[in-house]
Amino acid sequence: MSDIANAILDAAERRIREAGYSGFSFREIAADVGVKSSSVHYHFPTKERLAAAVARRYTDRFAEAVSEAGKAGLAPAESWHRVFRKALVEDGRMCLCGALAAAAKDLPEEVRIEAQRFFQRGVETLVNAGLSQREAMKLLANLEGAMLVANALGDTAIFDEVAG
Amino acid sequence: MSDIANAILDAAERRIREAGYSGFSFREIAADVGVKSSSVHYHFPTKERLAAAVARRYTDRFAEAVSEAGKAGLAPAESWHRVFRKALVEDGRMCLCGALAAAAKDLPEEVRIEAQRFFQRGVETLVNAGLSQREAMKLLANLEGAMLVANALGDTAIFDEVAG
DNA sequence: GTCTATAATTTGATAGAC
DNA sequence: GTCTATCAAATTATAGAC
Repeated sequence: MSDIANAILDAAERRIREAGYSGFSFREIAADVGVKSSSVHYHFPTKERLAAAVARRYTDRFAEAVSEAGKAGLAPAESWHRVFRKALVEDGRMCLCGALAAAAKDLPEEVRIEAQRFFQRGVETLVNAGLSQREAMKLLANLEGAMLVANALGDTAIFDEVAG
Repeated sequence: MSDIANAILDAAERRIREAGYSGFSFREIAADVGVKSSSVHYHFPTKERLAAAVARRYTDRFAEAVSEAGKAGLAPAESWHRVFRKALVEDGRMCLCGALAAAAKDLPEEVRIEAQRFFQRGVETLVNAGLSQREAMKLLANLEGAMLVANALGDTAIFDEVAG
């Protein structure tokens, strides 16, 4: 994966987390990276493919960060909480797959499937760590909900108050 | 408010709850209602105004439904749960203000303010009913989160499993 | 109030030179 | 790999006839 391709994924991730799938464009991403939109198409042929690649990378990195937190001695629920919090407070943005999921019925198939996988994989990881399926889904729902309300009210501190 | 204006609000609400603010267009709404897009502009001059009107009506109706549930003898938390559940299961769609809030940073000012008001008013109502501010925000966050995860996985039954 | 027509811009995507 | 140039379609919005 080239530096430019990575920079495109970075820019697209930032924009999708702010505005959702239908809220980002090739020209915006291109301007952010410092190339022309045709160059973005060279790396990612369609918008659907680009967004799906962004979601896949996000899910992988998220799982990796949770795994690292676990190795550092945190309990599963604590690990997830920490990584969600970092995504919101450090970046000042929604969870990518939460932002996508809110408009799931409008997503192209590849993108919808990748957004689904984020939640399926989250549940799977938590179940492997000893939680029931219901507990796992409850945890993810509570973290996403805390993020959504914090985003709605424009105050990241609300995340701590609600999910803390 | 004319019948056509109401039909426009209905169509716009359906579409925003599926696709968010940037995912709906005047021509789609017009086609749904059976008029031309210029007629939609006659009733609502801009997209921002239309979406803000949809959000205001949604918040008012939601508060009314919660109030009705309360008069029927349900506890505050139960009332909110019931109305959220109905919004998801009967309509098969996200909460309008949840769908808007996910892309809050991309919303025009009027619309962002109306989406905020949904949550502010929700907290206010629950605090008046005896909950602490934190409990009130937690409840709204849990209901929105349950909806989001159910929407992501395309299975409304998950709402009951997670928020039940 | 609704229509036709259209302006002005943006969109995703492609062709072809370099 | 990136560019210029362009296409076809969609977008929000307006002007003016009826």
